[in-house]
Amino acid sequence: MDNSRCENCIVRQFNSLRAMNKEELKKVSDSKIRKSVKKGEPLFEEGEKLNGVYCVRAGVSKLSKLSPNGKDQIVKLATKGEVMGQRSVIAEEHSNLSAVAVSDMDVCFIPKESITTTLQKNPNFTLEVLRHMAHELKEADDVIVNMSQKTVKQRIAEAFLYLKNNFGEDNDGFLSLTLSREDIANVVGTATESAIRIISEFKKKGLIHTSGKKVGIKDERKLRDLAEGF
Amino acid sequence: MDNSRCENCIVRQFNSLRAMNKEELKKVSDSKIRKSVKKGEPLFEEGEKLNGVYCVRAGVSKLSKLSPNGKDQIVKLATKGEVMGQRSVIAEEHSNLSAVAVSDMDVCFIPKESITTTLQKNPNFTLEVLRHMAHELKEADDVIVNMSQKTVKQRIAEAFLYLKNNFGEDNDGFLSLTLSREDIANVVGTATESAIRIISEFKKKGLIHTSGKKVGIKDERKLRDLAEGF
DNA sequence: CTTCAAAGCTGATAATTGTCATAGTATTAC
DNA sequence: GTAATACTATGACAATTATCAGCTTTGAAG
Repeated sequence: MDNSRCENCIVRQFNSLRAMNKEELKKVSDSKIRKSVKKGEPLFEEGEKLNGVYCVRAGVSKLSKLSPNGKDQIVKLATKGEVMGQRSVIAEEHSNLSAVAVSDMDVCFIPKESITTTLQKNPNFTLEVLRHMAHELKEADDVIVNMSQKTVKQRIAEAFLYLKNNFGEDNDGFLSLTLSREDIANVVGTATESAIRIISEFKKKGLIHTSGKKVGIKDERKLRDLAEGF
Repeated sequence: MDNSRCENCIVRQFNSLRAMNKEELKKVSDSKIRKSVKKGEPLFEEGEKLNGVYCVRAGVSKLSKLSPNGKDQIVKLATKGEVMGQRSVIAEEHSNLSAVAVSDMDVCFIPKESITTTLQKNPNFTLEVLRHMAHELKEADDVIVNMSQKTVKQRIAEAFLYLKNNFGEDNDGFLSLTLSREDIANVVGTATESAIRIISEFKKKGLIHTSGKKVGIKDERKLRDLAEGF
């Protein structure tokens, strides 16, 4: 089984590319470029003109935006099956976000031509992308509400639950995706020191356990209650 | 000129409906229902199943979401030319937001059938809607960053500038769209008292002038500097 | 293995923001 | 016109969060 062909790529099942027909997929496959990106390396920068999208085969990337005060706000974490840069290519705008790998990644770069021509010719594909974007917009609305209405403590509790639900745990009960304290702070929009302090507090209270940077969830119930504001 | 026909409706120029062809537009026009909504009245509620979208002919609606702590977060203000409820209809989900008129409104309710069939048959329309949603997603990202990284003071300054740019001023130099202090607080995600306090401070500093609920911008430059963090 | 830089941690303190209480001011309904 | 009600306003205080400084641990490079 040749998994370097998009037609056979299992990742495709998770994203809008599944609505492409054989021909279209062949074109994508022939023009795509596989890349591996090491942890910490950028995929693209805010303000950059994207000539295509990145389909994530493995690993995780943070999508962030620099705020005027100089801090990075992580808006989204993209993982296996997700397509990054779609929004910019569709709107024909420069990227509003930067993408940096938070773990070693394996991605396919797909030149925008094969995307844009399919968007014009295959209504099923367009509709599929549209549905996906509608879903993302809803999630963004939820994030807005959480960011504006919840305390930092609640947001951090929620972040850990999110990491567990979306990336799972390893055999020792630690979250599979390990973020630096700074990244955690940038996800919830707070100072690194504040994040560290709260993580220590969670540990003292027995909600989580840690080992170096690694964090494991010990009492999911209490963590959830906390996130909901009880 | 019969402006009760969508074909002749000037509002259409501002939204995705312009990508519909004559037939499709006729169908929309024949099935639409014009409604007027008084200030304070709801158009739809969070969690409600929407059977169509609302096209705004006049007036302004707030789109908000209840947070677990019982406060309403205003996520967006929709005005002339905008289509509300699109996201839910496309994703075939219940609405994630409530819509309430903040000024007297004149809207057209368009049953979802004429939208969904066009989405399946007219790729231009789908692409147009997709582009629009891509743009909305970018704006949502910006809001996330502002909410997480800016102080309440900066967010309120920004809100006033936003109101001026999007809704303009009346002859006496007041913002055309008058929001209650509570609504302003719910836009920037803070307590009503905090919002009031900061508005008083802006007034003392000569950045704005007020008369009852009405607010006018006096020193746009300083307000902008403040919003950017200087 | 040692060294150096980066990341993690903690305390002290200041700034920001929320909450509660109270009073004045509009607005609306009768 | 008056009473009831909602909105605006301000003070006092508490809670949350940021900032700065210093210290410890970790991990990578040589």
